[in-house]
Amino acid sequence: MFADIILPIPFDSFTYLVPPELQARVMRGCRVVVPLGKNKIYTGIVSSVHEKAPQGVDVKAIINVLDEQPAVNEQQFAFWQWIANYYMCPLGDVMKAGLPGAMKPTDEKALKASGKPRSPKAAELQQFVTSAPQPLSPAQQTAMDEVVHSFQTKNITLLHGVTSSGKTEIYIHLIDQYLRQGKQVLYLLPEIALTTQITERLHHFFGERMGVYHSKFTDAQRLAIYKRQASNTPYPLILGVRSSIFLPFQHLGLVIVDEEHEQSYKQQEPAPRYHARNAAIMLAHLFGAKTLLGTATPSFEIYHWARKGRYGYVPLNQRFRNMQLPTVEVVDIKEAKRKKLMKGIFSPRLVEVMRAALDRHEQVILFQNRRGFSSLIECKQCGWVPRCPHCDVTLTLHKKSAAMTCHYCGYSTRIPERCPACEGEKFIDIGTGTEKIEEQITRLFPEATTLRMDLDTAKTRLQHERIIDGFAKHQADILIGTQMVTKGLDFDNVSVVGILDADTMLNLPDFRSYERTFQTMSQVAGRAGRNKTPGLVILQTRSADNDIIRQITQNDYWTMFYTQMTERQLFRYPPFYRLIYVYLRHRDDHLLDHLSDDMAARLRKTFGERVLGPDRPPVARIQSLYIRKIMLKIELNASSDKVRTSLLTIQQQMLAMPIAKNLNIYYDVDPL
DNA sequence: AGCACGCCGACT
DNA sequence: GTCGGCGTGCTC
Repeated sequence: MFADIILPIPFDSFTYLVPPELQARVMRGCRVVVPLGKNKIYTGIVSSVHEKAPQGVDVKAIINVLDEQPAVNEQQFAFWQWIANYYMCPLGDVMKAGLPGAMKPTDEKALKASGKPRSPKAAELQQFVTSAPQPLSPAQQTAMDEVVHSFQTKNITLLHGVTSSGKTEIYIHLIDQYLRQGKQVLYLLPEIALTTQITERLHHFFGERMGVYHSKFTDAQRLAIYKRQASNTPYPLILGVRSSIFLPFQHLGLVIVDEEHEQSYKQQEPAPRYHARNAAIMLAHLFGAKTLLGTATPSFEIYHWARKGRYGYVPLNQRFRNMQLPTVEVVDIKEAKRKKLMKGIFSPRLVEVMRAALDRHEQVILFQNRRGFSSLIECKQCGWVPRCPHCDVTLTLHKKSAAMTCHYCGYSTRIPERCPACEGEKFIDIGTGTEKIEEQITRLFPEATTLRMDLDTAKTRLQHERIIDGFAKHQADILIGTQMVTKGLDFDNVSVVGILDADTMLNLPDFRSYERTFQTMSQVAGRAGRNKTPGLVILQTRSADNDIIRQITQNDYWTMFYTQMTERQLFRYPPFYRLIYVYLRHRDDHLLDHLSDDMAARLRKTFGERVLGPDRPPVARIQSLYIRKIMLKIELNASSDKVRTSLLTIQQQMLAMPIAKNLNIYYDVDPL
């Protein structure tokens, strides 16, 4: 008797012998302990039990069985297989993403620990008292009714509600309905948006019925939730991030994907490079459950299908308590620069508006989508620029830590005293990051207190929460931040938002840059004037006459969508076509040139004009591996099975060549 | 992914 | 003379 075992390594499965004494206990879905290689021990999942002996390999035997009942259910298997197929990665990679660390221990100690789940959060949860949801406003009630109505004919519905329209209230009512029917609900949020604010709000209504699943939780905490979901008394409601789609569900009735447009739903690294929103739709489908997608700025993919009628569509245009949307004022910094009126990155108008707000004891948020002090430093004498020794990028200056850092691999080095090329002692810094803005603020507004929120200051969940709490309690007047400040935070006292440089985002070489700029700018703008004070957004740009800037100021999503979609169709981009990126990595740049050309040629034999490249990606070397990218634009009606089979066949041909033995090939399906 | 095996520099 | 650097090959 043999069993195919999925192991947390990048392969589909390995076949092991089932010793007679374990035959009764080895079942599909159970965890088993197996030897691998010379002297490693892994925990794996039984995917099938059969009698086909594998050929040409020494079969090893299963050491032990850890579960009496399957730890992975049939829906999970189906879901794992879908992810592995669709995103073109081995099942082992899916298993690694799908099981909490403590479910797959590799040593004896961990094996014992995995038997004792603990829930340190349980005591904390007690203090929340379950209470009845607040009544909805007429506009919210209408939207709620429309969602319910839409679900009668559609499995997927888009709730398109402006910022502060009270989407969460609607979610709460909807969740309540499903829980009453004995159904489970999964409420997905982007990592960064899962703050105590939202957790407490939901605990208030659902108390002990809600489990929270966050990637910053310890292995033990995540294991506890996993085990609970697999038990007879699972949480009816899970509030979680991307990876919570892998929890075992039993009678899932509804999935809510809040901030549907958020890019962070797509896992970039490592494999599986899945999109949690799209995967959640598939998960819901497997259960016959409904999916509600909520956002103020829909992704083109979702909005397109909502308009086509494949998904239901419910708009919600009224802000809660009829608050006004903020006014967006465009400031042309090209002009101000020419007249030498800029104070660093600040235009006179922004300084004026900030000063007035600070005088009224109101708060300000400044948005700059670049961390560090400057994007690079340059020798004043010879133009030498420090670069990462492992990646093909310049190092970013971080003044406070006196370091220059690679934002790709984390390499860090001290600022040189002298230029290694010409011995020059003077460096100039180019570009502005959040750190430099903070420095300029202390000069412009010495009396104001600041907080900075970016990857450097908010590395941990705790740091992140401290900054948010601190700012909410008005411990600082000005919050300076990257993308992080855009993620659904509610601050009552913010009257001014400054977007310091809209151009960097706009000019990125990416077919989605307009869509993204619109989304990000609208989300930042939505942070202004959320309570009593009407908000003012100052948008600084050098392309004040650009259409997209006008669309942002007028909050004109439709025109932005319509004009962009024309281009998307013309140039064969999503949502009209599916993209697959084929990545090739190798130590040797020249050999990689040859191999990527070879692979592209083979791909063209099958896919013809649908193949573009190979190209060097913007960052052409990461951690000493050179990279090439081949792009495939596939028609929506093409069979994804056939596409995958063709790709994998060509991959096998490539890797069979002796010259390609150290070539690494992987895929990014529906890349962002 | 890890981890063992294998061939070249600075050291008890 | 060896300890150990990380390049590369394999895992049922």
